Amino acid sequence: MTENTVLTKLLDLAVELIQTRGYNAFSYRDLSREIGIKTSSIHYYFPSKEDLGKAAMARYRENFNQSLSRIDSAVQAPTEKLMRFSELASGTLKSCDKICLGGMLASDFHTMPDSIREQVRGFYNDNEAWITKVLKSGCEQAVFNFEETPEKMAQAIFALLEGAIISARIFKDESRFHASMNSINALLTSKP
Amino acid sequence: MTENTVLTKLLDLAVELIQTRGYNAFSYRDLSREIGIKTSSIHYYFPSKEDLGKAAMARYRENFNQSLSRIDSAVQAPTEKLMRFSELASGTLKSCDKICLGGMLASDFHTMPDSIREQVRGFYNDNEAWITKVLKSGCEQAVFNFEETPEKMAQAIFALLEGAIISARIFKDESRFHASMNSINALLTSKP
DNA sequence: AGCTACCTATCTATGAGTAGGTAAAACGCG
DNA sequence: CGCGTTTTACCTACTCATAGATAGGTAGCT
Repeated sequence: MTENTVLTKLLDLAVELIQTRGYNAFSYRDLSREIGIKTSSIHYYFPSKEDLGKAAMARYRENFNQSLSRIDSAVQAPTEKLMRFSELASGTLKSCDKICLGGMLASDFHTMPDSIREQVRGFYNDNEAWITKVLKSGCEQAVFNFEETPEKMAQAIFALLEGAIISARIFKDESRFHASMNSINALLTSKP
Repeated sequence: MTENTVLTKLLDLAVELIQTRGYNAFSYRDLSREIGIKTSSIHYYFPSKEDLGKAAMARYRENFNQSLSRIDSAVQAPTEKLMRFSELASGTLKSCDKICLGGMLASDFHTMPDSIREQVRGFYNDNEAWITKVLKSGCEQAVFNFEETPEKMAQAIFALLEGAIISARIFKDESRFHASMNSINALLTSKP
């Protein structure tokens, strides 16, 4: 089952806190209060905040990649895959108090150590690569038709998703996210 | 000309610092160092950080609205207007170390007082309203053709822009931004 | 005289991080 | 098996830096 060690509890909570408040607005104290161990004990698991941040992004990234694999084995049609992807993204919103961890850390980018930055870029790369793959197969099957390269189009789609999650949160309006999703379909069948 | 009072210097620097580092990762001390007055003196101009944050977002918003007006009087064609808008947005990137202030504060949303939140939402509303207006006139002139409502489409475009700025920064690659721009055109002529 | 635009000095809270201690579980070995 | 040694998983008690904010002072202009 899901391991419920203190370590994973710390990591899960860290992920959640960063998603809601950002890297610079959460502290070992916040974790301490919630988990019920002292801040010094958290340093036992994560010597520095950098370690924690890196592990949190790595975990999130890993989970995301697993979800992408599950989509791959669950459905085959490219359109369906993209729909599942957007559902996955909308799931991170969760009652409009969290945004994507990748998007959050991308915003905090200039205040973060290199090891975390690499994880963030890796997360972007993972997702864009997956979308690119889907787009390519969609083009081969002639269900998609667009002018840009699949790579560039994947970047645009992912940027749209990240931006839409952020705007959905500030307006407490999930429909903002779903509306953006619909326009993706338009994006992908644009050529005359 | 541009007023160069201490107040405006503070405000300009605050805007820049928030754009690069975020609301929770900049301090009165940073301003103090750069401007050359003590932190306590900054409280003379902005009693609380909330006041400063609110004023910074308000100033940025105002400047942006002025730029939008300038676009309106400079060019008439909807396609041209959108192109200018995207150039405006790309201008905020500036050597890939800053993102849009609105996008940054939208990420920091959950850690901010209400008065700033209102400004952020206002900024989003201003921009989306302007884009909506352009889209509508583009539809009337039959240069645009899409299925979604202009309002929803404007939301998507603005989300795409915000997301693209963020991703351009983390990869230090402005072309990421411009690529996303190109896909907007595709978005707007999608109907068969 | 009073306002403007600063200053010094200080407060309280919080940040990450370290030093060093300890009870209990796990481990190695004769 | 049992005894000593590590290791694990915490703790208390601190450090030092920084945060935003306040009190009260002052030089100079109006």
